[in-house]
Amino acid sequence: MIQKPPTRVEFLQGTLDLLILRTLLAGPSHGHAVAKHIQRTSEDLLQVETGSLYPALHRLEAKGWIAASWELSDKGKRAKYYRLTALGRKKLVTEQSKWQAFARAMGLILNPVIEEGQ
Amino acid sequence: MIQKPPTRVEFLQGTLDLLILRTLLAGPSHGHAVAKHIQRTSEDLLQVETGSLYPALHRLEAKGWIAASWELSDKGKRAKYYRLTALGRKKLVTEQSKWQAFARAMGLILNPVIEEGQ
DNA sequence: TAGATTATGTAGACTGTCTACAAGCACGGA
DNA sequence: TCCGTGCTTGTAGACAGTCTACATAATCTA
Repeated sequence: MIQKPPTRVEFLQGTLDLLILRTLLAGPSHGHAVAKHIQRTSEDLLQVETGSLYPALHRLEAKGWIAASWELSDKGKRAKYYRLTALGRKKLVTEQSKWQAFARAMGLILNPVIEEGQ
Repeated sequence: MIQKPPTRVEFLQGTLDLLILRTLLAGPSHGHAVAKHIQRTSEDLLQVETGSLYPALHRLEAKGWIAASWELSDKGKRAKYYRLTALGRKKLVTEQSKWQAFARAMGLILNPVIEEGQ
């Protein structure tokens, strides 16, 4: 059976970091699981490619926003579990409010309030 | 007097094209005016740099989404007026729905619905 | 033993935004 | 006349993050 390809949306640059941080807020997780969570929670709209995922995780770790440790996954495979650091929690808040400001700005332009008398 | 710098948000890659198209839906306009419109309408949250603006306009023109002609601006200066082409109108619709899908997907992850019994 | 699944990773292309610089023209004030 | 300022368009090059494509390894199952 051929799966109908869900209309996927490309990631806007910078948003993946935020989604990873938000996912880890629910508790430590490993890369593969983070990607699956994002895909499922977004109703298959967003698919995280491994070529985006792992560089992003390494980036966040290098910045000290997340920290890693090798453990065993649910399926009994070695997996690198990431958790939010204290700094990461702070950054999550600021990144999320940045996103909201941006989304609001987009809305202002895309759906402008009709001026009276115009 | 020092102007307090408004908290600006960086553009997420790909969104500028959409904002330009949306701006031109209201009627032909030139680059400088488009940038001002975006800045004003977004309440100064978004500022379009010239190094982003003009490449974007040229890109859209090359794709045939907008078309240009030299005219005189309100202030009596030569200015390149852009207008949406028929193709551009179609693309505006699809680009806008792509944005809305993406924004919705972000919302699903950032503000998940709490499952019952959890 | 072959293949699917789980899991991590890298190289290099690509795209679009940013900073910084440049230039032309009109206007008003010194 | 000269200078600064506002309006308008433009380019070069740096930079950042995502994408495609490829690679590896371990475990489980047919």
